[in-house]
Amino acid sequence: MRSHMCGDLRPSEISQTVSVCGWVAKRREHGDRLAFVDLRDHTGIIQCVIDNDVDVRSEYVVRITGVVRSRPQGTINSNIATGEVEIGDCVVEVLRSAEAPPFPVDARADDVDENVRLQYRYIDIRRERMQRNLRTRAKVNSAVRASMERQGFVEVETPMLVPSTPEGAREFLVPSRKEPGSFYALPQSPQLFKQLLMVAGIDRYYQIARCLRDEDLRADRQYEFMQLDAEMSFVNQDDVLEAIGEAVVCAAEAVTGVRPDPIERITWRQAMERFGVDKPDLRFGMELTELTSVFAGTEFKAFAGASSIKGIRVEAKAEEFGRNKLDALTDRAKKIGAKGLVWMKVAADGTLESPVVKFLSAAEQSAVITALQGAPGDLLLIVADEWEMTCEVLGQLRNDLGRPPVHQGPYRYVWVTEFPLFVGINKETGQPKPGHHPFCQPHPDDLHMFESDPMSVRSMAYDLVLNGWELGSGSIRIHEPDMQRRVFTALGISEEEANRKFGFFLKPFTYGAPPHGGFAFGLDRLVAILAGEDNIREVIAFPKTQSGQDPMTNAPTRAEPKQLEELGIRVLPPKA
RNA sequence: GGUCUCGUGGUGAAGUUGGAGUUCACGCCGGCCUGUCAAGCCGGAGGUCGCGGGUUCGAGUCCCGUCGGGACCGCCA
Repeated sequence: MRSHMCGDLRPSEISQTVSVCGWVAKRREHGDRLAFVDLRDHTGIIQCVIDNDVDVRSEYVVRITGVVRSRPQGTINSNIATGEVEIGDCVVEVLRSAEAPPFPVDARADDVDENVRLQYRYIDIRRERMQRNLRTRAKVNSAVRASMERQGFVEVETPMLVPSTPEGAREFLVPSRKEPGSFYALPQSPQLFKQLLMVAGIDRYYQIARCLRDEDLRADRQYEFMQLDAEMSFVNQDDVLEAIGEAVVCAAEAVTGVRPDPIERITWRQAMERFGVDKPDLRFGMELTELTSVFAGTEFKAFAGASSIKGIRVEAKAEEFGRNKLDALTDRAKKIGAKGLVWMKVAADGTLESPVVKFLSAAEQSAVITALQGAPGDLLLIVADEWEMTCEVLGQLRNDLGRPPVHQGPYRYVWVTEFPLFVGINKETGQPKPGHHPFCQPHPDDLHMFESDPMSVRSMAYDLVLNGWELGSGSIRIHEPDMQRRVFTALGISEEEANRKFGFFLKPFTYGAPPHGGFAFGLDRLVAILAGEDNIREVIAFPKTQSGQDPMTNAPTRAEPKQLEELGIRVLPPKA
C-alpha cells in the first residue's frame, strides 16, 4: 500500500512518486483549492498539499499518493525532519473516517488526566512519546536477549500456573476447575524453576519473564512486570555480576548509544554508612558523615550514650529552612523512627546557630563544623541512635532533600553486595527473617559465627541499583543439604515444615545440584529510566491504575455465576 | 490499612467574602480564505461543577460521607 514512511522523506526523494499511509494529524484549509494535510505514522509527519476539495479530518486513516517536491522558498519548516519537502499532486484515499479524538494526539496530551489517556490508550500510543517509549522497550529487550545469547545463556520458558508458595509477596490465585477448592498461583518469579533447571544441567538459563505480585501499585510497581531472569551453574558471585552487568550495559548502549563504564560495586555496609539506604543514589553528594567520636565525651544528653552519631550537610540551605520547615524535617525523622533531629546552621561568622549549641563545648562545635565541612549558610542535620536507625533516618532525609528525579542523568549503576543474611526478627516466632530468601548462600567468611551471632552474618546476595531505584537482586544459592539445614534451623523451620513447604524444591537437590547463582532485574524500571520517564506506566502499553483497574477494558470484572459454579466458588457479600 | 492531594463542556485551566453555569485557551460544527505548518478571520453548538447528604433565602465555593485519579507510608522474602 505504501512506498515510504512519512518521517523518512527527504530532498533525496524529490520528484519521486510515493505513497504514504497514516493518520491525519492536522488539516489547514485555504479555500477549496488549497489545503495542507499533515500525515502521521510512527516515523513522523509529512506535509501533503491538496489542491482539490477532499473531506479529511483529524485522525482519518488515509493513503496519499503524490510527488515529493521541495517546498517553496521561505516555507521550510525546520521543526520537523521532513520540513524541507512536501508531497504535491496528491490523490487521497480515505481508508477509514474517524471520530474526533478525545485529546490532542501530540505532546499537549502530556497534560491530560492519565486516566483519560489510559481509557483511550490506543490513541495515546499514537503519540510520539509513547511510540518512542515502547520502541525503547523493544530495543532493551532485544539487546538483553542478544547479550545473553552471546554469553551462552539458553532461553527456557517456565510455567505461569504454579503451586502457591507460602513465602514472599501476595500471589494471584487461579482456581482449578478439575479440582474445585484447589488453586494455582501465578508466579511472583520463576525462582524455583530456574534453580531446578540448574539441577537439570541447563547450565546457563535466561528468560524475559512475566512476574505477578498482588501488592499495592506504585510509580515503579505494577501487578505484572517483566524481569530478565537468569541463573548460572559452576559460578561464583563475580561471574554472575559480570554476566548480568554485561547485559545491562548492552541494553543501555542500545538505547543511549553510549556504553556505560563497568558497573561499580559497594558493600551493603558501605552503602548504609555513606548513603543510609541499601539502594544508594550516587548522582549527588550529601553523604553521611561519621560524628560518633566527635561527641565521645559530650555532656549533651541526646548525644551521650548514643552508639552512632552521624550528620549530613545540606549546602547553602540554612536560610531556606525556617522554623516550620525544620519542624517538618524533625517530624519526618521521628516518623522514620529517630528519637529526634538536631539541626544547626552555620552563621556568616562561622559559628553555629542551634537550639542545642549551648550544650556543646567549643571543641565539639568546631569539630562538628570541620567534620561536616560546614561553610557559612549551610544547614547541618545530626541524628544520634543505634547505627542502623541513624543511617536510615539520615539516608531518608538525604533523599528527601537532594534526590533529583530518577530519570535525570547521569546514569549511576551500582552493585550492592554482602547484604545481611538475616534481617529483623519475626514477631510471631522470635526467629530471624531471611534478608533475600531462605536458599541464599551465607558468606563463607562468616560461617564461624553462624550459630553464635546470626544477625551479623553476611550473605552472597546482591542488588543492582540505578539512580536510587532497585533494578533487581540475586544471590549465590545453597546447593548443599547440610548448609540448607543450618539456615532452616536458624529460621526456626523444622525439617518437617521444610519438607512440607519446600519439599518438591528440596528433593531435586539430593540428586546432584551444581553450585549455582543467579539474578533477576526489572525491565520496566530500566526502560523507564532510559526513556526519561519517572513512572513505569509510561513504558507499558496497557498498564493498570494505582487501584489495579484498567480504565480501557474495565478489568477486573465480575464473573458470571455459571463460571463460578463450574469452579466451585461462591463469592461472599461485601464486608459491611 | 494509613497520610497527603486532585476532580468545573471533548481537553486543559480560571472562578474573589457563598450571590444567575460565568470566563479563557484548545478541540468540535458551519462560513470565509491559494503557502500554511499546534494557520488566520467570523459565527455556532456543547456542562447533573464526580456522586450523595447537610448548612443557608441562596453552594462550583462551607461541612459530612462516598466514588475515581495521583504521590507516599505500610506491603513488595
